[in-house]
Amino acid sequence: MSGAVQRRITIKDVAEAAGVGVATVSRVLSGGSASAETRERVLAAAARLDYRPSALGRNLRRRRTGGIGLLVPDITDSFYARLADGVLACARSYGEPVTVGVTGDDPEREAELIGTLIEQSMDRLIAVPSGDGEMWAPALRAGLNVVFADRRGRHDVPSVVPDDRAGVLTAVEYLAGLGHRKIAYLGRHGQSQRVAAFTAALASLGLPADRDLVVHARSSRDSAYAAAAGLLQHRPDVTAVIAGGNVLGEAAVLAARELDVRIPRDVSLIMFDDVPWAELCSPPLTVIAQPAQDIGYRAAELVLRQGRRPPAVTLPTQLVVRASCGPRVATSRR
Amino acid sequence: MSGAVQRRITIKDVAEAAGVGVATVSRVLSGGSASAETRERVLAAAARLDYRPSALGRNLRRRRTGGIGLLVPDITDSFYARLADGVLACARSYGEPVTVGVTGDDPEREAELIGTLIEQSMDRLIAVPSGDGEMWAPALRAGLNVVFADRRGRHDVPSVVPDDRAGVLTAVEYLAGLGHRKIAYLGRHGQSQRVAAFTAALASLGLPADRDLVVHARSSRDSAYAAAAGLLQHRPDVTAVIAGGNVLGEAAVLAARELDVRIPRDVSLIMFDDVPWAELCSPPLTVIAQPAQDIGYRAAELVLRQGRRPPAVTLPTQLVVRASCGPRVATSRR
DNA sequence: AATCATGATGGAATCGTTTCCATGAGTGGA
DNA sequence: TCCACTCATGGAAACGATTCCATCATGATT
Repeated sequence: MSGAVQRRITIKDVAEAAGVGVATVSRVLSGGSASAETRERVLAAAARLDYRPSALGRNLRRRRTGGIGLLVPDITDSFYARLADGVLACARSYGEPVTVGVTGDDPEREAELIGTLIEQSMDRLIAVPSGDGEMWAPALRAGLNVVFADRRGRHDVPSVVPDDRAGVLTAVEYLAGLGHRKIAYLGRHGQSQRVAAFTAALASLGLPADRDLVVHARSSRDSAYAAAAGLLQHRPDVTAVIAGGNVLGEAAVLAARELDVRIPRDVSLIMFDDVPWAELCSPPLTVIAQPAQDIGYRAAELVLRQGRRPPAVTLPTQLVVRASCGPRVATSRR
Repeated sequence: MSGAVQRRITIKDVAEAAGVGVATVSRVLSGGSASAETRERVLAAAARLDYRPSALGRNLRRRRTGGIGLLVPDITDSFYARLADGVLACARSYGEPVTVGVTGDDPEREAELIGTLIEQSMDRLIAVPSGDGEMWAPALRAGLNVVFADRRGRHDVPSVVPDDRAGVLTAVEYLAGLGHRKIAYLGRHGQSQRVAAFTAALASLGLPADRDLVVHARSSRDSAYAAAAGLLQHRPDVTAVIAGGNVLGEAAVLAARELDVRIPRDVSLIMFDDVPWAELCSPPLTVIAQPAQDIGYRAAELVLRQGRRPPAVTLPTQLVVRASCGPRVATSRR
């Protein structure tokens, strides 16, 4: 290790080096009025000393902090990773740092993380809310500027979400068009929006809307697998499955393979969220693509713009047909 | 929207409510000495007012900031997402917030992000360094506590890395055992460590170490595809490819499919990094699994522990055999 | 009984910035 | 010539915490 750690350079050092007062330095650096000559002297001194204003001091004084918080259920999930990437891309263009927390879809952990963020005086927060969004009240009261992403938690918080209703409808219509009548939805807990859209879609097409046709998993891989396997095993009459996310889709493919259910011959599969491996999979998966990155980007824009915000932004999804869906064969499986 | 935004509750409010001085409140809350009765009064007041100490004030006074910075090339890449997850898991157990930046493997962007982090008075930083790590000198001089992850940038910075040498050797030996003699390495720029290990491994097994057998891509998907396609097209004599990361592996599979090169019949493929879809791929990919999450976790431990740190931690990799490698067929491809 | 040690307590300084306000210099107009 | 006005400038307060230090009460020791 080379040099000793040097004391932080403060505005006072710059003021001294430039032969002016600290107020003047502050003014020059934040674009206030100053004579051309002083401005030059200050700028030169700041550059020479490699001065960087302390965000701590600034934020303390300004009683707000730059920076935005981001809470996602699982950064390992491609969807949320892309969402986070969108947020980071937008934040970077504003020069704002982003503090990320992983909630694991656990409201308790979420509350804990919100607490940490408030302690940091974060006043802007983008979150994929877990639970029903009830515990957000204290955070909102604390003056937090919140935008929800991917899920519409409460109605008094602006949100950026994919068009679940249209996405589900497209998927159901596509499958119905292939002759499927028993279509199941394999989802995560808390996707009430989509489930509603699903049953509505079934109804509108005159398909049976059996209650057991929607299966819920928790957000872990194991739980997803169990749910998928259970569905495939106990319901030989369903000939098509809509998986409500990429880990659900992965679980469905794995479970089908394990149970010797062939896709698409025995069951057709549509997965929400287009991930790179959907094309690599065998068979390549037909998906409802979601603009994950855009969702993040738009959410960041919303939270960074101070003006009043629209209550909800809905971004379109898109059906990408590959090879995991086929016409229904006349005979039921097995 | 319901209530008005309320003023932040400060230590002064708590002191007043408890009928004591601010110093006493601070002492009680940070575990200093106080009489049982005062302690109780203070704690009660703090709880009643839902007081949260401001990290800004604390950090400003303490002249250090909690919190750790994390710089990764691409949060969308499963490997780095898992690495980040490890960091976040460890940081959470210490209650430390993590600020994430995406460098895109661009030294300039990296330097910019380091600047932002320094302004935030972050004093702890975990980074997957891009470039050769030369521009880290100013950051280190600024007293930053840095740990490198995944890549060993400079030798005066502790690092947590996978055992590339052993991983590469295992892969090469495995392929050689299947009869392959022309083995190519498809890597990213900056993987000098692995390339060295690769040529060493070839040499130790008496295999030809043609210079053209290592192909470099930039870290974008497009660049990876181009490199993979180029390799497959122009070198019909290579019968086995080692892909140095999951996006490289994905590109190789895609390119092979496009060029009608069959895996494993025409070429065998080993991919660095075990991702969930490796098993879903057709054929399922044989991989060198890397403990991405562990790397992140250990790096976070290192950067959070104040004690002196070991210069480098190396974590083992593991060969996971699936179905993308086969014996060399006598005839060359094409 | 006088002194000393101990421990609880609060006042005030400090961290690095922004911003209010007072001061002083210079300019234009009456 | 003098006044009013603008403009640059620097001192000082404030933000919210921690921590040094002095003070004071209490119990113990000689």
